[in-house]
Amino acid sequence: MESADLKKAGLKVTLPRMKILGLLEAAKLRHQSAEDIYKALLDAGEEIGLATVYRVLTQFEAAGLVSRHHFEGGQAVFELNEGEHHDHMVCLKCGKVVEFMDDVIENRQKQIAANNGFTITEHSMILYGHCNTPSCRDA
Amino acid sequence: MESADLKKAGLKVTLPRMKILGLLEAAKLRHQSAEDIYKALLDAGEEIGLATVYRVLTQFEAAGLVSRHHFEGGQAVFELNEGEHHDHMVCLKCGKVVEFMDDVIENRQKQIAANNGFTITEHSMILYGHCNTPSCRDA
DNA sequence: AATAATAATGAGATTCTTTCGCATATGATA
DNA sequence: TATCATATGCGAAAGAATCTCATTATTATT
Repeated sequence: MESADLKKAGLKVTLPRMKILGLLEAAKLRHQSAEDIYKALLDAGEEIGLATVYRVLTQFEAAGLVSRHHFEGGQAVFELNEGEHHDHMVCLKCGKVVEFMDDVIENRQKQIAANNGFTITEHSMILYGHCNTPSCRDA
Repeated sequence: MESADLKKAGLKVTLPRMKILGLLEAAKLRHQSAEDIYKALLDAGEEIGLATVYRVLTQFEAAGLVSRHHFEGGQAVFELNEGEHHDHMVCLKCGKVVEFMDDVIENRQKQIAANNGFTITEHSMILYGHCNTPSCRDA
């Protein structure tokens, strides 16, 4: 992703925006909080303010570049939008996140909504539990 | 619900707990924030502290008496646990909440989790959109 | 390339929700 | 009803996210 993507999104190409976008792409963690991103940039020697990180992420979200999720535990996490929509499964022990998508569920959701006189524009589906690695399974 | 339910839950029967439980039962709104409950009690002439409302709701949740949901927009909402598990559909225009439960989805979730080496202990599924009342549909 | 106009940034203050700490009050038990 | 553990209420505090506003950077214009 590059400056063209920002322009396309109607956003001025600024240093902070490029830095954040770059970090989201390079990220080892796909799901990071605004504070994670802020700290990672500071650690990388970049100069940036936390308010800017929040502002930029909100703009990116509005522009469809990133998604924001509210997993359990305070902070929202953000992920770069690549590929198609998906839902999440979170291990409450180790924090591992698995992404998945299931057409049966997606269709069923639309159907149920229609049956109840609703039109769905978005949804949040998060499964919580533990993954079956020995340390998480037995803890 | 009555004092016996509190005892059963291992909670001392106190005035604040009874008041909150009573209000949750009588509630016109099934999904209320801690602040809603606090204000409703104050309006009813009851004497109670906001911290107590939060504390009691958290205890009720731990005891399985209520469920806490994080719909869009700051505050968590609480609902009395009656009947079985269900998910929610929220109208972003008027705030209407519809509860639903679908075995196909529930089973599919378990199946998907298993396929990914996860054991699910809980999940959050919230569909957002708008209901088809004229004012919400056209707004 | 220099400048003007516009929008974005950073730092700190602020809001909002929720939790904490502690002195006092209440409920269960003997 | 005296005792003791627990719960309450208040204000303080924490945590997340937003806002304000002076400063700076970016884009559009010469």
